[in-house]
Amino acid sequence: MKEDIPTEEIQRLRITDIARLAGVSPGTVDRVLHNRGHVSPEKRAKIEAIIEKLDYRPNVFARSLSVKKAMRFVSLIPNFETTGYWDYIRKGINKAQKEISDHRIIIEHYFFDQYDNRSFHDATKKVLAKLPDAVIFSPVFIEESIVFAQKLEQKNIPCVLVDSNVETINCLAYYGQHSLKSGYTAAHLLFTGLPPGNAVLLTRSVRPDGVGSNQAVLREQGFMTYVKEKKIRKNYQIVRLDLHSSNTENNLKRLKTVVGKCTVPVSGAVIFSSKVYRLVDDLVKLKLKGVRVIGYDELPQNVAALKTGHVSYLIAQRPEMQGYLVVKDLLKQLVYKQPTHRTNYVPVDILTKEIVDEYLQFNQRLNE
Amino acid sequence: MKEDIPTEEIQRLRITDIARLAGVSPGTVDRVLHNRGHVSPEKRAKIEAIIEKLDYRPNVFARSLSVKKAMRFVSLIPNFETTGYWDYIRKGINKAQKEISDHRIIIEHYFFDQYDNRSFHDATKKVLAKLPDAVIFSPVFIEESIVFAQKLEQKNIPCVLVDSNVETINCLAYYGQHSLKSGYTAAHLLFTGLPPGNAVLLTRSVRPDGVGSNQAVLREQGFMTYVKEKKIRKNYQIVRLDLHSSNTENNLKRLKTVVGKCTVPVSGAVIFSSKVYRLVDDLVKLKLKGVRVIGYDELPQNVAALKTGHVSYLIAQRPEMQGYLVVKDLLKQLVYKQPTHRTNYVPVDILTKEIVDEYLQFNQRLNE
DNA sequence: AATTAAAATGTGGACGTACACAAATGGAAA
DNA sequence: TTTCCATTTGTGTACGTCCACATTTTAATT
Repeated sequence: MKEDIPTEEIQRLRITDIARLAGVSPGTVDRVLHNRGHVSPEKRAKIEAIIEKLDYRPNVFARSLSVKKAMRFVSLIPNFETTGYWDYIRKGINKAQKEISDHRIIIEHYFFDQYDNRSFHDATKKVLAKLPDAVIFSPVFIEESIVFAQKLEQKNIPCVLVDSNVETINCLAYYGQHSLKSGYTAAHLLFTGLPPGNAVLLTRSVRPDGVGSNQAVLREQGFMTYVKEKKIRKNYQIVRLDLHSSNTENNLKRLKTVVGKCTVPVSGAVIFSSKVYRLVDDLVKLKLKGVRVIGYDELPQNVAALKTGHVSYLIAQRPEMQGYLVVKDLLKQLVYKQPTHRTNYVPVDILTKEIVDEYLQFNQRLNE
Repeated sequence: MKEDIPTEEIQRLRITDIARLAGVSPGTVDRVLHNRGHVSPEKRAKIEAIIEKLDYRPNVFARSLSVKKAMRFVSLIPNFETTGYWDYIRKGINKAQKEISDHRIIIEHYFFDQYDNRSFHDATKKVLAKLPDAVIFSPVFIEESIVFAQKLEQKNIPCVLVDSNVETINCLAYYGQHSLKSGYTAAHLLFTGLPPGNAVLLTRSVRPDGVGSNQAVLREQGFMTYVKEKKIRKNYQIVRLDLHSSNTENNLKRLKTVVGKCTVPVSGAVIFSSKVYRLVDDLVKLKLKGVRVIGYDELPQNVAALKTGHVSYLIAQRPEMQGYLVVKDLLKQLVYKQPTHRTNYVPVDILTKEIVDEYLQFNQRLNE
């Protein structure tokens, strides 16, 4: 049996202790700790040796308390009128903001319309004019985001990405889901044990210009990878359908047409956005029953549909956590000068009707 | 479109500000904040009004820095030689311990053998003799844990529970999974799309006395709830098998006998502990293929079996997070005097081969 | 009115770090 | 040796809160 671990040391090593041991003043130790220069090589070596040997770690509370420099961050994410999803990310950012407000860090929020790249472009102008110390944003529009990132780089303003990733953008960090894997997982859940010989509906929300969001496109790629790997087309008929953000009746009509064309019954459906609840509404209107439906994100409407059984699985991605972590990452890098990772994948959470309540409550309480 | 949110106030309200506004000294404000008494009703009301109105929230860094009282916590969990599971909980506790070591809080670890209630009893004696400020423990043995909790209560030592819950224990908090729901979920995953007319293996790890652990028993209950609700027995043959912690060859023999008795092929198996990898080993030895296997916890061996496809789903429960949160909860209640919740369920995480890597990495990085 | 105890209120130092500024040191030039 | 400058080193205060202790006010008793 493993032995009991005895009491650890109670008094932690302080800067003054190091100074005493090295025979110098606390100021000199401080200069070494912060690489401020103006220290003779011998003393520097001596102090560094002590720090190393005794594993000095600064008291985070004292440090935070005495750090003077105020920082201004700016966040730029879609507005949260159309869907509740972005509201979660905002909440996460706000939670982090509260937690670190004792650091004298302030975060200004800017928003854009996720279906209108002009609004994104306009917002970036405002952000650039503010000259913040760092920018948090979501590269929903790939090309425009690359241009924005370049402008930030010119002004020496670091940035972090949230929700979706653009590899070519030179940022401090990215937090979000591995879109390909989450699409692959959707396929796995959809086809496992699904009776063969039926049709499956593959739905996409597209913008007015006919293009899906960065994320949606990648998810579909992941889904199709599974389809190819498992040779799904041999056993199932895959039917594509584009839905538009506006014009709800038209969507219903198109769905009806597509379903009508199917030669076999539709037994599965997937949508690569958080609009599952709408898809489910339409399926109900068409009186299609027994369809295994899979969609994204724990919006209240989606959770309701999950509980009634109209949605079989929801794939969630901890948006609040993403917002929270992205801010904490900035803090680590810019204030504490600690290294972090460029790409940080949030887990692919699989939700069913029986576990969704605890999932939501847990995330809720993490934010208290 | 939602309007941009302007810069928030940069300078936060301090105790001295409140004192100035109320026309008193900082000491008086402090007495109100901590309910230390010795304040006239009028001034108290005035100060409280200001605190309320201006939404004063103390600077956590300054607070932590100046709090003097050292605290000694003790953790009492199974030793981690037999299975890696408890090691994760210990890691979580250690992570929290590091994070709060600036609070002058120390945690002493004690261990017991999860298959031997005498070792638990012996350990509790040691813990009681230490007179700690709080105890973290896992009520693996229900009766013995209730007795222990009563003794703690007599000595006015608060406790928190981790991993498994005993409703009747009067503790500050519990962090762990909703065992019934996780068992129910196992059934859901096992039977969804499983070809009817086959047999399903229901495996239990039992202790020398023939009893399963607190958790395992509850999980099985949850599983059986699903079986009853969905009238599973009409379509599947359910076969029970008890495995013993020691005596591996014997287990294989028993498995062989049980499988031999089945009149239909075995197409599913579940085990209510983290010993899936052993079950899989035995299934492989018996050359049973195409069995959908479900088990618990992200132990390296289990993850390996998940990736090779021998295990279909792992149900995980964030043990590190549990250990971490349980310590943080103690901090909140005992140091900051903040209210928390008694029962805190950790989500039921469903892992598949394609998403397990990101899941592990994410949890890993949370601990950095 | 004077004395005393009790209650209310104020004061100042400590926590450990950061950083501005003051002081000391050493070497080169006068 | 003195003067000057550059470099190194030391000192002291601020950050916001907590809490022990000192001081003042109030009320009760003689």
